[in-house]
Amino acid sequence: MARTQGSHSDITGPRIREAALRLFAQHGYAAVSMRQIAKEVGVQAGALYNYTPDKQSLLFSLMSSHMEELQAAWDSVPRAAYAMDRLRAFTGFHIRFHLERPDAVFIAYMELRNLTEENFTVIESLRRVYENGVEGILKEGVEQGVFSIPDTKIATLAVIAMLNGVNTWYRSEGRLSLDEVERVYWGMVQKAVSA
Amino acid sequence: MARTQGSHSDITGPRIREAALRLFAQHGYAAVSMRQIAKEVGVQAGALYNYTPDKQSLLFSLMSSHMEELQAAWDSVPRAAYAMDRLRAFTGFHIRFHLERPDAVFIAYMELRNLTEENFTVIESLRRVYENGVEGILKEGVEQGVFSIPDTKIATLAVIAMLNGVNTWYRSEGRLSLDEVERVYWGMVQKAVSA
DNA sequence: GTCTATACCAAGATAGAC
DNA sequence: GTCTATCTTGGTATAGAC
Repeated sequence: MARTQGSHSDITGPRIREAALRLFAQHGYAAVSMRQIAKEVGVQAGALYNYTPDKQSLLFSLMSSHMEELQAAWDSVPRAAYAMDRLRAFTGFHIRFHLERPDAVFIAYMELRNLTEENFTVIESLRRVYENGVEGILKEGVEQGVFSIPDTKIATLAVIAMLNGVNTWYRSEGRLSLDEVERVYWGMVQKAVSA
Repeated sequence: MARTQGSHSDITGPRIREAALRLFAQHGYAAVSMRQIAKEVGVQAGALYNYTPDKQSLLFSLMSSHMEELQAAWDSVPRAAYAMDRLRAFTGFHIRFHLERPDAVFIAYMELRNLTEENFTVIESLRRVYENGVEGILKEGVEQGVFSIPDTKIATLAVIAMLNGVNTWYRSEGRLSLDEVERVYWGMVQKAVSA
């Protein structure tokens, strides 16, 4: 049965965001049309413009929400006293947070080039804040003498790149449990930075 | 002065590939039009179809060439006797090869979703061959007792992901020389897998 | 081999009725 | 708030002249 007219502002908004997130991740921002998004949601294309001024704003909104949620979630993790413990906590947090949102993560990395210059600047600064938090852990570990790192900036990026890689291969029905994945990666991270 | 008509098959072909590589990397496959590519090369859009049957074939050709060059280059690196030496050689090779071709690398990772199913299968199998080569080194190191790795498959992907990260931040005019970058990464890779 | 011209289709976005 | 209808632009690909 066809959908009738009427007002659904409370549910249509989130549904547009969910559909856009999934479609952008799957096919890429440029390859997805507003008509496709509308079809997924079950409305006509014109109706989307009650929720976003244009397609670019929709992309930016999805990306900034993701980065802000990431930061807020990490900020809410209890801060351990020793750098080694904090790095272990970070490793587990980062892997789990990212595996729970594969689409948002994918978009946050892949669609940077499709942001306007202004929007790009905003997202990049959010990312830098997150990275600085990680670098802070590494610096403290060096000061505490438990880490040996020639360049904490590079080590930060290397650790994050390594952990992000999990998203490219992990499948929940695969041979490894999340706990095992976390343990394996923590082993490598720990050895890589240890004194 | 406007370009005149005439035959330039020997130079136009490569120029189309170079332009497509750069534009796909910069804006994404879906966001780049055949008209844009033609404009970069200095021909009309219709002329492109003397060199590629369609846009998809152009993308696939760029990606498969890249993967085949990667494999051929690694195969030509002299094979050291000990796993530790081979892993060091791999680390340096991978970083340098990828930094020399940032556009091709970017495309090879980001545009997989824009390949047809058939083309995707081909590219994926080329990638798997390359990864298996790396895993072979890690397995040998474990047998030789110099590496301690709970899961060589994951370690392979982790090492490659870490090294690929260099492309996201390295700039030749930056504060670190290529040799220094290589040394820093080798330090982390070595520690991460060592017994 | 390249050109101009165009067929054909789908994109983003808007207008106005309900 | 959503609909239908449409404007305008730009996409891939092809045809036929030079």
